[in-house]
Amino acid sequence: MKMSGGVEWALHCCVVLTASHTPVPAAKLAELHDVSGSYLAKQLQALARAGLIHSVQGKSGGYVLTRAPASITLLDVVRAVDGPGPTFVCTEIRQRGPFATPADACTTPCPVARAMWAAEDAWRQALAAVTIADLARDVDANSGPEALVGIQAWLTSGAG
Amino acid sequence: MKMSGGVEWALHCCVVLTASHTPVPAAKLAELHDVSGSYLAKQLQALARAGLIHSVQGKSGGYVLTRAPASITLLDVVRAVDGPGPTFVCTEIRQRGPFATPADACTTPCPVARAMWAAEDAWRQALAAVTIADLARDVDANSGPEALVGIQAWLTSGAG
DNA sequence: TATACTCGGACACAATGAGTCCGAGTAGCG
DNA sequence: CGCTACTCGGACTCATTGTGTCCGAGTATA
Repeated sequence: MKMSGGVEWALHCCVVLTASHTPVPAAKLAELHDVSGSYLAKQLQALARAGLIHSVQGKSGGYVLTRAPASITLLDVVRAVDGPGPTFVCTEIRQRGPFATPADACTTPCPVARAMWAAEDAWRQALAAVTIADLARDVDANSGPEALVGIQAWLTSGAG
Repeated sequence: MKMSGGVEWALHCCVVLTASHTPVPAAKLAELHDVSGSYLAKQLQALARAGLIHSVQGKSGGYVLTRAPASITLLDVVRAVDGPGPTFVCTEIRQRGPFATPADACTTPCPVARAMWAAEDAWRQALAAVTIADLARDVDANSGPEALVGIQAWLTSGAG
């Protein structure tokens, strides 16, 4: 089980978008992170479909965060990029084979699935407890405040 | 991100193996669950490599649990079948691009990765808190005690 | 000793992720 | 007002991993 690598890109992009209130083109985000612009576009489109970022077309278009960074959780981003479905899928094995439990006895989920889903819930809860604003603050503390300021200037300017 | 379906099979097999102290062949486990025997063998081999079950060759061979069911956690099974690696992999995006943070400033992990790994730890902790014995008890409570007894008789007998 | 039954790893196929490309649409500029 | 240049959006192709299958090596039994 490996998470889509696009999640990492999307999270970093959200953090960067924190620094700019004007639309930032996908190409610029790609150059900033030195990744494939064509592929990053796909992740940004997923974020846009989920309503986390808003797309602006036209000459000075790009992407902007729709909500305040403090109200966007990591879970939102993960669900948008990696899909909302559960990682563990129960195929109802118990209803198959010579000792299959009858369907009318399956009112509650399979104990195996229940345990797996409980663990997933813990994971999601941990993701929901962290927001993009938290990440931005941490990055700020790690890289120094001047970093984000420089990035902001580079994003808004026409430099490439 | 979807978890390997083999995890579900492996978990159910571990629960079933709780009911038998004599080796159970993979073919029998496959028939019991009505799944592909050839593919189930792969999962059982993974469990054997991880030391969770012991393989006995020869005419009346099969698989047996190596430890007590109460000392085998769901995390053990998931790690054995689905791989021990982290689901989120950090590609150190921060060290790339025009605003790359210098390597000597990267003594601590990237804040993004830190948050994702913290969530994974919560997931693993929840998995480690549940044992095969717990699952067996829950299955017993759901399907009634007579179910496991019947399965045990069927496993040890030569019926097919 | 011969045999039948077991596991174990090596071999194909399918689905999903990774990456690329070009067309539709819109804001700015002459 | 029309043109241009720039943007996003979805459709397409390739690589990797999961899914499924097969046959050979090895051993307890009769």
